Amino acid sequence: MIEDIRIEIKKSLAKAVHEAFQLSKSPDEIPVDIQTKPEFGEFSSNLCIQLLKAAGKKQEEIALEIILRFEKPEFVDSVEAMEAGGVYYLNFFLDFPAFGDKVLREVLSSKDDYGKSDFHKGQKLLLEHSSINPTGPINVGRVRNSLIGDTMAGLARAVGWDVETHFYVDDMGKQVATIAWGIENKISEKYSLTFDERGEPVLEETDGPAENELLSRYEKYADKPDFKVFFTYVPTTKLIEDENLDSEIDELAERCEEGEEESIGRLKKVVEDVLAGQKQTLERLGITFDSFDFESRFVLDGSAQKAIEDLKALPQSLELDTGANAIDLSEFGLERRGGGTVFQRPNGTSVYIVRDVAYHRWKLGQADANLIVLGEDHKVEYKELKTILKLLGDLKDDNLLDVVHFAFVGMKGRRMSTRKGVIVSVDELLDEGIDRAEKEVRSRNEELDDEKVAEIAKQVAIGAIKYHMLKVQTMKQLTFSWEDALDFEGDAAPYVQYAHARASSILRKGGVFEDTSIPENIVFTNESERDLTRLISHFPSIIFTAAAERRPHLLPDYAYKLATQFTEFYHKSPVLGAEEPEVKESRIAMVKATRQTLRNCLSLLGIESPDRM
RNA sequence: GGGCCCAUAGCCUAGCCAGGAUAUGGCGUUUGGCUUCGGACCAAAAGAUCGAGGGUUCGAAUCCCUCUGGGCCCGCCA
Repeated sequence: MIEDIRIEIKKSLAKAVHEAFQLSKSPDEIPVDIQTKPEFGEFSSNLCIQLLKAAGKKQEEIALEIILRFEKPEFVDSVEAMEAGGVYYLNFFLDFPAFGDKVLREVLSSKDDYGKSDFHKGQKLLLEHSSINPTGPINVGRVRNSLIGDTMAGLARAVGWDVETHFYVDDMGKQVATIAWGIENKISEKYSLTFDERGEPVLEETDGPAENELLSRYEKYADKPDFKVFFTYVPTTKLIEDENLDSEIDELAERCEEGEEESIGRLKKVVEDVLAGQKQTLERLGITFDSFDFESRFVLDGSAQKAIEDLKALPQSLELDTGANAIDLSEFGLERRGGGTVFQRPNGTSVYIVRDVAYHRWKLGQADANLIVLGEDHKVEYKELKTILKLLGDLKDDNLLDVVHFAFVGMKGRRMSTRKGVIVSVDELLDEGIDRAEKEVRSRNEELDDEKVAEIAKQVAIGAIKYHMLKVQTMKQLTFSWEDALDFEGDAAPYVQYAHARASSILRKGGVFEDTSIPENIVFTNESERDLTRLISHFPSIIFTAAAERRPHLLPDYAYKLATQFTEFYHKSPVLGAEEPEVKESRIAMVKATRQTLRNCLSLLGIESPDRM
């Protein structure tokens, strides 16, 4: 609706410009912005200064000529030229009763679909995200990937894509072989694990019962399979490092690589354990996947081998002095020290990129377009992969494979590292958050039973955590802090949820919570009503931009603005106490529309909207 | 050594890609506000040489160059 009006304004302006100055401009070239400041109207354009040279006239003359010829599209009430800082803006004001009426009607009739469009209808998007290493529980660093991925999935669906989510499981590498070896050799029973003052793991061989500092720290999660593996992974990596046991691990990894099913089975068992634990955590966050793609599959079905052969056939392919096979991508600005990106070791085994190529060839065949969420540490790898896929002829169009990168989540002072046992697990964060939220909810709602309190506490805590990690631009580095992650005040999910709960509360009190009727006539009597409705009207544009430009943080940003605007409305415009029945009906419609829009926005973020909290 | 990303008040952050209206909010600080639809709230105040320097432009937080600080990458790990 808002975009429709914008397009109409652009068309009309293009026409006016043509008539006035004989300049041909396509509507796309006409700048028209959605205004966030109501005093400048609903839309504005700096077209006059843009035309300065081409028209050869002063801005005020240009403005006059355009306004004179501008044919007002539906809902546009007036155009005004306003000068500021030497620029003449064209500001477009809408016929508010008509526009607002239409907006509210649209929200109330579209309900959960408000904001969505069918732009990509009939197209399938394969979205790979998370793909967390199977070395232990999900930490707050890795989970940024999942949260961005899940939100992008929602956004993609909201603009019409048929989305399929995938999780790539690394069940082949050295890391996994290390764990399998460690478990089979009962490392965590033979060695005590402690950490020195620098946080480095220290091992000590023992005959008696082994101590494990990680186990005592995470006693609560001792039975969770991903933690169990973590307890073994840390001492085993350390042992291998100390004792130079690489060859034993390499041998195991090599046998997997050769497709030996028994070895692959040994690794896969470990991986499935970790994955089961990770899935539990993801499910607590409400994140699920349509498919888990095991790396080993691409070895077993021969597609990795096929990829090696195809790579060797490329003109950029070469054999290095060491006997390894590599591909030289320097002509694409992707230089490697050794002279190329190695894809096959001298012993004939393949490097991860081969399986990545095989995997992506498969993925490209599954959907109309592909999107991946990857940490910034994989930027080069992604570029190489994409370049290779183009060289191989598997990627015909750049747009068919796209990526969202994100910066790392750090901890004050040191980097998170599973290998060193330095993590903040998502489970502990959730548990701590729910604990805090429960106290808060209980103190505010004495009448609620324990079960209801627990449910709301969960929604609040999970909301706060997700919102906190999603409200910042993906490329901005985050420093994790318990206080910030679990802050329930200010620009945080609970504030938005609270506005929603208040809206619900008004509807309950007014006895219209279940009522879906829309009043015959909607009236606007003050600015707070218009500002609120105007902001509601922006939601579809927000979704569209966030989805197209892969900027999920626009959603928390918008949710907070809308919640704030609702609070202002709440204080200035009594709903149930409104004297005129028409005003009361209209305001109820605004409350319903706000509640619906807040819900829809939070829902895209994977955040629930409790009706009381 | 080379490449990519980030830098906005004491702290966190929007705006940057498509340059233009007094730079967006939050936390914290100070002051005030619950007999009126829920105080996880509201109103107000103070707080910014938009990392530094140069350039392009009528106009730069936004584009270009140089530099500084931080992160990431430059594995025959994945």
